Amino acid sequence: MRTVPRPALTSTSKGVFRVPASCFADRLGDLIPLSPAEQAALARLEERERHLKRGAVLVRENDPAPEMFILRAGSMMSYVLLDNGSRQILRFLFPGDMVAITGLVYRDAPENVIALTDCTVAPFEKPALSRIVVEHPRLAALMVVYNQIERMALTDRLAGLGRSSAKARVAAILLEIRGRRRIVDREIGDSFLLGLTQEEIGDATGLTSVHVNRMFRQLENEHLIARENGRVTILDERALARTANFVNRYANLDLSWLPEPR
Amino acid sequence: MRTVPRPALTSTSKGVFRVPASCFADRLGDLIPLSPAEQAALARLEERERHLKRGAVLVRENDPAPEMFILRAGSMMSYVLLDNGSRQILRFLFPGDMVAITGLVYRDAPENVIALTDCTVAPFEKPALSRIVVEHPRLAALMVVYNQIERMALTDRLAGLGRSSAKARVAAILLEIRGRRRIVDREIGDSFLLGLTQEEIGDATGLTSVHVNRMFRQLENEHLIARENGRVTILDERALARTANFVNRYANLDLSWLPEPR
DNA sequence: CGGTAAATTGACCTGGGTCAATAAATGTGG
DNA sequence: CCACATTTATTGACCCAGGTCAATTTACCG
Repeated sequence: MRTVPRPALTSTSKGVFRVPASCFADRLGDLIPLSPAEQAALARLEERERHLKRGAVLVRENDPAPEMFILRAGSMMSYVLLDNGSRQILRFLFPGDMVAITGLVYRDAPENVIALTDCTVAPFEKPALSRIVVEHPRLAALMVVYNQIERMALTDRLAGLGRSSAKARVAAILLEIRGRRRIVDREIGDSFLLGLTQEEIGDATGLTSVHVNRMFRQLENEHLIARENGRVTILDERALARTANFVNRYANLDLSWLPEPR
Repeated sequence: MRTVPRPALTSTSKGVFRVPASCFADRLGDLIPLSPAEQAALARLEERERHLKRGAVLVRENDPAPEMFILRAGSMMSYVLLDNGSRQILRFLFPGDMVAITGLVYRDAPENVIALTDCTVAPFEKPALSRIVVEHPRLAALMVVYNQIERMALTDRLAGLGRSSAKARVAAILLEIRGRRRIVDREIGDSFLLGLTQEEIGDATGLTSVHVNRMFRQLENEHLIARENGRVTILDERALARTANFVNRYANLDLSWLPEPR
């Protein structure tokens, strides 16, 4: 669904939430309008559902990885563990994201995926994707597009880890999480629920939780952000984006070359 | 071509090198045998050629990016420049690699690509790729597979930058470069031409050239590697891989789900 | 053979890590 | 709704891996 039921939010007036046939179709539909046949094909990926409690492990590194998933509700993260015992968080996942797509390629999972909140995922197998690629070339092309966008996002994080300061990295992750949540819930403005511990932010940015805390305080002292509990409010977006070296990778796309839909 | 003409190598007995119709087809062919029709389709991407001198800029960040390329000979690198003036190298490119595929998605290039040695590239346009996706679903799927492998490679580098020591990062890049060169030239053993300055290694690993130098010396003192000029010899591969936290992402693939070739 | 780029090395400095002690917040069972 | 248990957040004191600066040396190049 587009909005995760969180009491603090007022994005939907009622307690009942509309659940689209395919969260993934909604996401690709943000790039370009899909044909009914394409929507139907994607909906078939989300026919089954599985529910996970917060903290549940969906995929464990080195275990066989026969399934892939679309995240339908809640949030998750993927990470790897190094032999020195430390954790590198690779990606935070939100509704509409493909989860564990690496399963498409590797016999055993190269990363862990766990639920950050209670969530709903739709599992599917490799032949299902194969069928879509054959029957809907434009969807195949869109998946390539999606991969590329994600590759650029990874690339930005790489540049952040390699070449920017702790403050910049923390600022960047705030903008990233806000942007990601906004894709799912258009109502989100400058104030949003972070939904991550400082240790998680550290493991995503290559810092210690202690230093993440210091950077939060610094951003607060400079009036770039404000915090109350897990909620962050961006006070000076321009300044925050400047310190973060932020680039919006969902802007300036050129999809004019896509083949005809079926 | 599979082998770059470098005088020091003896991989081919004569001075004449066989140039395959499609370097990219050769690369995908390492994953799974391609049908004649598939090979022909890929060969069409490499009908034109362009030659670049060492140091030449193929793609400049923020310039319009209408073209994509297959690297046919030589080596290149892609990087971004941050406002603080520092450079993050994203990827080293070798024959058979797709170059500037981000052009498929973005109107303006998000990264720079320059030639590290004199090289040959084959330019093609977006509709060419679109045609392949429509006519050869299995090739579309293989491109998705390739994207995923590259995503894991990026991910490994991310984990390296975020969570491992300078020594581990330098060890990792040595193993990576050796592995990449070996894909192109099967004759390469434990000794290989690095082809990168210490500053470039630093910009790829998030270190300064000075510290890269110190790490080289340390690896040398511990008898993990030896060096003469630009040539590196791996003396103790197991130990090097251990300090590097190295994982071979081209192993353990599962491509049994791919659709039928055409 | 000069001239420029790259590699090396030493001396010294700092951003971010480590350790440890508290304080808040969040859950949990009753 | 309360008392206790477990995470999470915060802060201070101190340390070190890796950065900075600067001086040579070495390799490469026309």
